[in-house]
Amino acid sequence: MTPAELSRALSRALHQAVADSALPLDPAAIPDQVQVERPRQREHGDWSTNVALQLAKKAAMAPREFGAILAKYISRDDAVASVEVAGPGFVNLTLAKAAAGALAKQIVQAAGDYGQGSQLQGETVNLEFVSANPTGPLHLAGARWAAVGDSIARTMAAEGAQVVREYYFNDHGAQIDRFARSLEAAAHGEATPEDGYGGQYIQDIAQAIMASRPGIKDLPSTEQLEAFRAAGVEAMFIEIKRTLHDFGVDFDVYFHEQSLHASGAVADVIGQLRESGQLYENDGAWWLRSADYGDDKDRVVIKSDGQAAYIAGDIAYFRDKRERGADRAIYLLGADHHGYIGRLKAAAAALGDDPERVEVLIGQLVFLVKDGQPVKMSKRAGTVVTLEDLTEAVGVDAARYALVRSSIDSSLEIDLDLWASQSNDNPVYYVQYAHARTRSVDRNAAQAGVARADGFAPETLDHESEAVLLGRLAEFPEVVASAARLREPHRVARYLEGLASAYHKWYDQRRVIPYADEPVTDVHRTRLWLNDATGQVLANGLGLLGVSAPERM
RNA sequence: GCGCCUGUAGCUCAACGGAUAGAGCAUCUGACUACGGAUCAGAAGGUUGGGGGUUCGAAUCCCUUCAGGCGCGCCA
Repeated sequence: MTPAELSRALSRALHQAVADSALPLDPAAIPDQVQVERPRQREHGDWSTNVALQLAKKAAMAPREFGAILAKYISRDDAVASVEVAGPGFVNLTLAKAAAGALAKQIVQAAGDYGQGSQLQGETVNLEFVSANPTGPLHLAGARWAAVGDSIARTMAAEGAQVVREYYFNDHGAQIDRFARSLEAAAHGEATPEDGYGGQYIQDIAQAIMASRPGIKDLPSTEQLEAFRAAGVEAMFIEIKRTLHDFGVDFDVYFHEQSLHASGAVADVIGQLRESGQLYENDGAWWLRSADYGDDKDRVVIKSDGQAAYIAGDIAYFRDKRERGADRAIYLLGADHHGYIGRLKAAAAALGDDPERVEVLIGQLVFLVKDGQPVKMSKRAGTVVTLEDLTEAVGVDAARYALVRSSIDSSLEIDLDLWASQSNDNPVYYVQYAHARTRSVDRNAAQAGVARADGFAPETLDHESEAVLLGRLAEFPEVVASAARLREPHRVARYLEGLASAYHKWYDQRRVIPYADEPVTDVHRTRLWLNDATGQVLANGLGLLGVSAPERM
């Protein structure tokens, strides 16, 4: 019996109690799915519900009294072995062994679908993340957003959402001009301009451009700068895409800011805002009445020199996302961009759209530690640490897992020595090893003549470690659903660590393969179902994190 | 001055208003002639920064205060 099935059974029990006049309650107050959860203390049973605490007041009863009546009704279900009312009014349930064990087969049969849900069915989500400026290699912060954003996309997709992964490529404006001048200076052997970009990568790109375009340094000044700009942006674009691909993150759309200007979309959206009275002129500039929509202040949309301000591109971009079918636009940004929340929502409102469609997730900083000391420098980029510095030190799997394991609300410290170690100090190896172990058991079982198809006797899963493991497995769909709903993929990682632990403990207590002098029985076959179910859930969960589930390590 | 985030075991971090606040590491004590010891069992470790409040119940919500990080541009 799954938690969802138990939840419906509890709802039916409440309805029956009301029909029998055992509970003075309006049936409309009874939820279709009564909330159940795994109690922290094992003594509290397999599952627990606080529904008596929540509904007792409406029934004008004491919670424990309410709980006792619910307990009486739900205990009639054959899948429920025992019920007790505890504490202030919790109803704690223990499942019959056969009902609990049945899950092992359900999971194996559902395979990759186990854990998927329909919470976000029908919703089209545009998820924008990374969007780092193309003026240098991806830095550490970009790595965090890449890992987290991709996992958010995976969990939301698992709940039925249509997710478009999008990267906003800022190939327009002053920072690109500085990038171009830095390349040009490097090509001529001159010092980096005062406001330019340093680092070895500028030299490397300049050399590559000169190699592919030998005559570039002989071009007239304006034309030459433009040539370096175009070639430099193209080179960075290719490099960023490749870096992300190697990191296991592939975007559906790389959206070029320049295209919004070239297509006239920026001018068009400004016209729309002007016509609808959302803009006013002051000091020679045109301002958006964003403060009317909850922003801290009004924002300049057209500067007094006639150029569109950066926010004009943001507004046009949001409208474009909506026109491409996004019901919701999610932005994953660094803490230094938290001021964006107000203006992005205000921009949506000014367009006559619902600001609730804009969702901004703010992530805190990440930094590296090695030998107890902060890592500040990158070989290639000079002053910042890059994504590739991280993956070179610990590998892609460990990097992604480390980045996605913690809430983005907290700043994150990654200890390179820990994450590079191949031991159980390292959480990613602990989880991956559990998966590899399930596969190893599966291979050995086949050789020993233990075959799932020959039998399944779920009531034989009667050990405490099996009740714990089955409970963990049963929680997975709710973990995925909450990770998707809260945009918190770290919940999946923490869950997997708990699942791996439950598996290792079970492995230590129960054998799948009989000793040489023992016959193969349904007990072994049933345990193989449980073993394979665990491997499946570990693989499904790691998949949501973009981390590999190895057959062997 | 205003805004956002954080403060939990020695360290790195969990806990979507639930019961006795949990993991891993580090420390100490144990378990390998059979499915992978990259594992498992046990011990010790806490006034959830401080102070008020809300309620059946608060690490979580509200107020206040202290500490740290990040912002507050006709830059992008």
